[in-house]
Amino acid sequence: MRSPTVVDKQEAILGAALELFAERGFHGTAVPEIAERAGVGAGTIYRYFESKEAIVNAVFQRWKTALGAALVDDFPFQESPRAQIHHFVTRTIAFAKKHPMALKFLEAHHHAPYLDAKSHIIETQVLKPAQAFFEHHDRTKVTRKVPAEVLFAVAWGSLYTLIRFHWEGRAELTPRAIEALEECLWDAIRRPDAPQKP
Amino acid sequence: MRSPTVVDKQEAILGAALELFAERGFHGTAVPEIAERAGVGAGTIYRYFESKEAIVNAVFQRWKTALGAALVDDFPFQESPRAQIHHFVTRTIAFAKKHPMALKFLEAHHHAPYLDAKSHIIETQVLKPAQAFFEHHDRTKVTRKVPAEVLFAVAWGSLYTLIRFHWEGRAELTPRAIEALEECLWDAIRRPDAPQKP
Amino acid sequence: MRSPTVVDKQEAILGAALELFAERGFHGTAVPEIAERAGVGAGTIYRYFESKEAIVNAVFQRWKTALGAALVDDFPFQESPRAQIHHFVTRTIAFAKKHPMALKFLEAHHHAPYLDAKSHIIETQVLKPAQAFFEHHDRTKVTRKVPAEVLFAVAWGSLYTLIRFHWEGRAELTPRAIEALEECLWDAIRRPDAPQKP
Amino acid sequence: MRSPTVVDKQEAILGAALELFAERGFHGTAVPEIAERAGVGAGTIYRYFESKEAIVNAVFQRWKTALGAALVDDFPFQESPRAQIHHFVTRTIAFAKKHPMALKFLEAHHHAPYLDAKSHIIETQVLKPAQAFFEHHDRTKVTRKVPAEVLFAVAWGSLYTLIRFHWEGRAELTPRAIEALEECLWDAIRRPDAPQKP
DNA sequence: CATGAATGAGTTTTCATTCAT
DNA sequence: CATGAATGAAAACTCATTCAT
Repeated sequence: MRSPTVVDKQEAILGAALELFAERGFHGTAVPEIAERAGVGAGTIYRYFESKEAIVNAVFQRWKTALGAALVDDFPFQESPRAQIHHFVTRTIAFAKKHPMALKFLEAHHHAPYLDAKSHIIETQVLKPAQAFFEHHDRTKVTRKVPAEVLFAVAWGSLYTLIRFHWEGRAELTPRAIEALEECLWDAIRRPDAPQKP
Repeated sequence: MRSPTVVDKQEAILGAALELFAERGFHGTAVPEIAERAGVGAGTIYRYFESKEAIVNAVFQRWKTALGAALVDDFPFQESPRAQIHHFVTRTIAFAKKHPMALKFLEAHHHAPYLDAKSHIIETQVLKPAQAFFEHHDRTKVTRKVPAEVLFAVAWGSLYTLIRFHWEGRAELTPRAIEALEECLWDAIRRPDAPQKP
Repeated sequence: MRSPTVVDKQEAILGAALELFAERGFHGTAVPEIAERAGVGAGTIYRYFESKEAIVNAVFQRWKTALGAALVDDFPFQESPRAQIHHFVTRTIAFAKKHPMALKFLEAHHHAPYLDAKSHIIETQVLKPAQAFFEHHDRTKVTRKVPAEVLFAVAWGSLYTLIRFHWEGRAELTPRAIEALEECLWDAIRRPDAPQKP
Repeated sequence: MRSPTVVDKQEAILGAALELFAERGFHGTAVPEIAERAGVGAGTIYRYFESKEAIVNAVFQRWKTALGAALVDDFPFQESPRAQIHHFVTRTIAFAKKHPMALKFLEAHHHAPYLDAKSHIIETQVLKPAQAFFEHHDRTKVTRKVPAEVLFAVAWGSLYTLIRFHWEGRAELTPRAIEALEECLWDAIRRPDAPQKP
């Protein structure tokens, strides 16, 4: 068990790193800047992380895991696919509102050359539930006869892009807009000729 | 009028910069690397561009304009909305296949702090036709009663994300998959209760 | 009188410092490394020594003194010069085998800029008996009519270099080899035309 | 063929590095110090050498080779062993007077952990003629029946130590002293019962 | 004009030393 | 007392930019 101070400093560093990496990118962020924003000395960083790369990977792994958990927690396996999509949209939006920097950071760091093996493994694992969802509902004939990846691209791409527009001041994220997006999304992925759930 | 050599060198620099910025990001790319890949001396860069920032902006402006032009050229204003969406999808995919680096670069450079006013203006201008499309077909009751930005987020986000998955080796971009995506997309944005165009 | 623990810690620090300075040099050794190898906290070092320089000087003084003592202890003043040389060779070899790190350290630290006045004084004092030996036997016409320093250079240089070759795996330090060296050495310094001591 | 300026700068850097490494050691020398003494910018160093380690290795290889060449050039193979030893002593002393820093540097850099494979190979090659000398004259029964390494340790150790004493102000390097040393050295290695060369 | 060698400011990282616990 | 976390100054090294050729 680590002393609370130690954990606090780790947290401060990871928090500062998240913000700066999200705003300015990995190469655009200097380690002393992270230190300053975290309120620690520049040398202190290296008591907690081996290198700058170790910091990005820690940030990536923490937030990728958190995002995956946010989407999977309390997933309504027993309910209708429509309700499941609602869960997905709601949770993603909630995550985006609570941790906008984390989401921005994650989306900017697909396939970055400084991500290590562990980061890649986590990335793959976090994707699995989505894949499972689309494969399951392909068999139940709820979603379209289309490769799972296409449907996932539609779902995630639509949602994330709307969130990005919101950050850029180009779209509002009102309950109505979210509901509308969800409706679009559902119509995009559901099998059109399938009977609606009674 | 500039001599052909001058133009060639400009082109070489812009081409090299596009590739490197797309692969490694702005801060991850060294100016001498651009020079080397362009086959010119490092100093030569500065006869054509004031600074590294001037290079990214030139790249951004050129390709944002090119993408806008690719989508607008021969736009089938007289045809059905469905045909117009087909044009949009087809042209985007074509652009992605012909200039993958350009698309990757553009998507990685929304709201980068080193983009200048001109880049921002071009970005806005390129978006206008899309906005006009959705506003027009809102009035014609073809698309959903949903803010234009939401529909555009769905359309662009779906399409770009599928392309990204393709680059990442996670999805194939076969004619069938493209057609499927287009169908999803159309069902996502069209007003569901609207009669299909006769 | 200091408590035994205090002495133990001093010893541990000096021992660790000797090994590390011998292996990696003064500037190549980090104070926290010394602390770790000594099994004490990094801060503890500074309760025993004012600075890193104070540590090297303490190490130097201790071992220079020890080497001097090892050579002088039980010196056979009453015996023949030949026996005295045998004592010198035997003791040096014994010291090298018992404290190889100390000898290596000492030889690497002639005239190091961080050695202080006290270290220089000790160095000079330790040399005195050797000087006295050669000056005495110059007067007794046992050794060559050659400046004492030259003879000492031959004696010490030969011996230390053989020991170094041994450490480097380039020479074996068998009794035969040592005896051979001693013979060489004696023939090098003795006055050739002098009658052997009867 | 490199421009003269380039060679000059290389030389300046190698010269400055030699002096500083000899005076303060590898870890005690900062790269910008080398740059300053060489009269170039700090960054310039890295246009000529990959790293600080590459510099030490270049210095080591250059001077080890130079020392080897100085000892072998015009070696009097046809003359007596005694004349050959004279050549060895004379050349070493000349080298020490002309390039004292180089000799000091070389002697401080046996088995340094930052020396690379090439440096080790050169070190071995430079030693070969000495080994050959002692093995040859073992067969001709000129030198003692003692392992070649022991005789080499005596020869080199005596000579280098006298030179070191000279640098330290503890011995003079007059022609008489050199001659005396040579005599000692010869008597140390020659087979005592062997008939002197007629 | 075109070049690429040169550079110093800035980067990541280390380490001697301090000091709160 | 002993500690080891914390630090800032300094290390090795990089790079955007300049300028003599």
